[in-house]
Amino acid sequence: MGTRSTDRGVETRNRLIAVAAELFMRRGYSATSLNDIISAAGLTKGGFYFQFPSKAVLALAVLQTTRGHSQDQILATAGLHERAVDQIAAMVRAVAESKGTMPAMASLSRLCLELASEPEVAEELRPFEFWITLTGQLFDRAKADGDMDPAIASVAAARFAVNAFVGTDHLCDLASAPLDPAMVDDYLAFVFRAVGISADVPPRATNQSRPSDTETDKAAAKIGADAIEKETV
Amino acid sequence: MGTRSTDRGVETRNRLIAVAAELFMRRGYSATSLNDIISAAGLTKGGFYFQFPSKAVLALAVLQTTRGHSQDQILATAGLHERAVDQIAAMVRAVAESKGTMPAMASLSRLCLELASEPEVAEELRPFEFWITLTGQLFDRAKADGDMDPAIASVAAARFAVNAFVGTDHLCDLASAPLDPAMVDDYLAFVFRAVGISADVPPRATNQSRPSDTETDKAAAKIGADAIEKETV
DNA sequence: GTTGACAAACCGACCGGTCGGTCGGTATCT
DNA sequence: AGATACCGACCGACCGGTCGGTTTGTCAAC
Repeated sequence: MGTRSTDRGVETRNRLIAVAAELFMRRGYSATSLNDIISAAGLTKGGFYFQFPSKAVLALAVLQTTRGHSQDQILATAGLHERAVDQIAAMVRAVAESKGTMPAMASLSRLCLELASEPEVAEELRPFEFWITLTGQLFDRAKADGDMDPAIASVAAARFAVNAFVGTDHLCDLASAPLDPAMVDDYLAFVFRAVGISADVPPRATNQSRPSDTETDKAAAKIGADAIEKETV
Repeated sequence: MGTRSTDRGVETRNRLIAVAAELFMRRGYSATSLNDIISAAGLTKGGFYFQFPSKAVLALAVLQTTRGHSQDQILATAGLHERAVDQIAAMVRAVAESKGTMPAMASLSRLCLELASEPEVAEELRPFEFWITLTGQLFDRAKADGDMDPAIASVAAARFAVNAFVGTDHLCDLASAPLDPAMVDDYLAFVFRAVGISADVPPRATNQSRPSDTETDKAAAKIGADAIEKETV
């Protein structure tokens, strides 16, 4: 894009996205008014419409930003492990943890659902295809490691695993309860058994291994090696 | 309640509920306006506000009606079978099938989420506790039948099963795809394996056994024998 | 190093439209 | 007569969005 922009400009833009993400997550898209957003961001109507052409496009930006941000970070965390089984567990836990910061799975699906009726962003709104594909590949690797029953179809299993996670997240939202680690471990145990992974669910790292920025890239490269397209919203 | 009402009255009321259920399901609560509802129901503002004190209360009525209707019918269908495992499969399939008619799991959770911010209906909005309890009891019976691994906690397993179902339903909504029987069978197979049910997923009845009204009550009584309170919205 | 010009960034009053909700009246029953 | 059921004009509030104007930052010309 040839659009120039100042530091101050992108900063307000990001602030708008962050604030909107928070509000959309808590109250939903159509229940959140533009006035809510701009006043929370300390801005005015004119300021907003300088940055975004419409409320719907802002929501789209929220979707994209969420994807990029958390996705990279989660892949990096997961990539620190060797076995695919461990990577899956790490990934799931990272997603669950990121919920405080970013809109989680359930909020994303809800937002997509509400946006579906907005004509401006009619494009394909499937934020989970990425995770399904990735999980499917991890299952393939788990089979190669001898940790998973090869008779089980990886893609169907991956779809089930993601479905179950979204549902879990969703019901937690309904109960306005956090997605606590115990429940995540339960989820992992059931999913592992469902997809024929014999290995026990690996224990949580008590000492939260924070990957440095340098090894982050390596790790991300390792887990996402086989080219999953990253650019479908 | 001491409110008298004519046949015509309750008919309009039911029509409003049915129409609202449809619209809330398709577009969401706050994205559906009262004008949408009343015009779809062939009514006017005044007519509506004679039947309901507010939009939120109508939504609550949708929730309750949905619960009552489909719940009874589904329990009846499931109750036709002997083994708990078969009942579970029948129940899941009945829920999936009822999706065309009534708001399904995903729509219900979405509606509850949107209603959470409405002060009038602040009460507890947990439409899934019923299903979790019921599924837990069925798991207990499956254990007694020797079909399920007794080492697995019934309630945790039930929670997982419901979570996974809601997630599946939700992702189908997102893809604007129906909840087709093949996917439901996949779901059943994974869940059975997850919770340690050794039995194969029973085949679908090709010949849709429609229970008569008389045996419906018997069947419902059988499956819901151990007194699950039915009245928490 | 001051100046002036121009774009980026933001302001806030304002717009037409729609929202949920109200109310005085009317038709239709028993 | 009186309750039930419905009508539809109307209300203030708020919605997403527009627009002419002001501030802020950058940079070339002098």
